[in-house]
Amino acid sequence: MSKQKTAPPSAGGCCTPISEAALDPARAAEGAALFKALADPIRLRLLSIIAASDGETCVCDLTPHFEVSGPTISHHLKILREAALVDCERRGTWVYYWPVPETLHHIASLVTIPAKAAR
Amino acid sequence: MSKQKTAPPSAGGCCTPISEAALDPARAAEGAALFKALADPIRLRLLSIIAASDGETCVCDLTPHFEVSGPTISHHLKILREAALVDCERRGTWVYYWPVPETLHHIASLVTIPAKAAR
DNA sequence: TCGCTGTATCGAAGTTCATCTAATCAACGA
DNA sequence: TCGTTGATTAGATGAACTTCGATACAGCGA
Repeated sequence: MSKQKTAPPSAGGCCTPISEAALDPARAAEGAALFKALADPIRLRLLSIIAASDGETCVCDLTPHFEVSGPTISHHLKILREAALVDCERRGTWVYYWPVPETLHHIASLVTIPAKAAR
Repeated sequence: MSKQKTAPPSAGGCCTPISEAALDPARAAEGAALFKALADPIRLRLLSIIAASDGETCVCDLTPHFEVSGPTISHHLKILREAALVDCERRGTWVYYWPVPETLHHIASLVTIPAKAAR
């Protein structure tokens, strides 16, 4: 699980805001993929529940919040995982998820507007 | 043009980060719509060119950056407009676009992680 | 070992999205 | 008024996405 592709697209050395310099196509595709992972209400709520919890969250605590089937939740968690927005680990019967702050920070810094108002 | 629906979904009074408290379904839908507007490489580059420019950008300066048809650019600009990420105005023959900082700030504050590391 | 519970994967059905061409609208100048 | 140029709208098409039920897999306890 956490052994999947987990490397943040380019997180870590965070990244020029889109309002600072025009994005080249490669970075735009990378950023768009990140936004696409958040472009679904269920995924956004999943991430928000996971990120708002203390440390980590069991899938069994996630499912009851939603009115869709288990496989659907699992599918959305996979998309969040592949975007490196969350990571997970199986412990016994249950699987636990936690947020990846680097990726969240990467997104935030993309849309952050440097103090320039009228530069 | 700028007479369209332009009201930011809930920008202005910015907004609890998803990592602070779990999003309710309504706010999640609202946020997801915003992320969806950015979930395309062309739209992300359009916004980035518009936001990186001084003040405003003419459509005729946008089109040459892309290899898709004019109507496609126009379609993507409409989506950015409806998400209140940009606004526009016709001046004579040309149409000019500029970014809406409030909405960008709203997105950034959604994914911002308050200094808490391990809260 | 067998059966049960929790989670993930697979394949299919319906819906949404990105893109194109053709047509329309707006402003300008002859 | 007419033709030209810049931009948007309308309609059609193929690709991608969301969701489901069925199935498979992992771990636990009897």
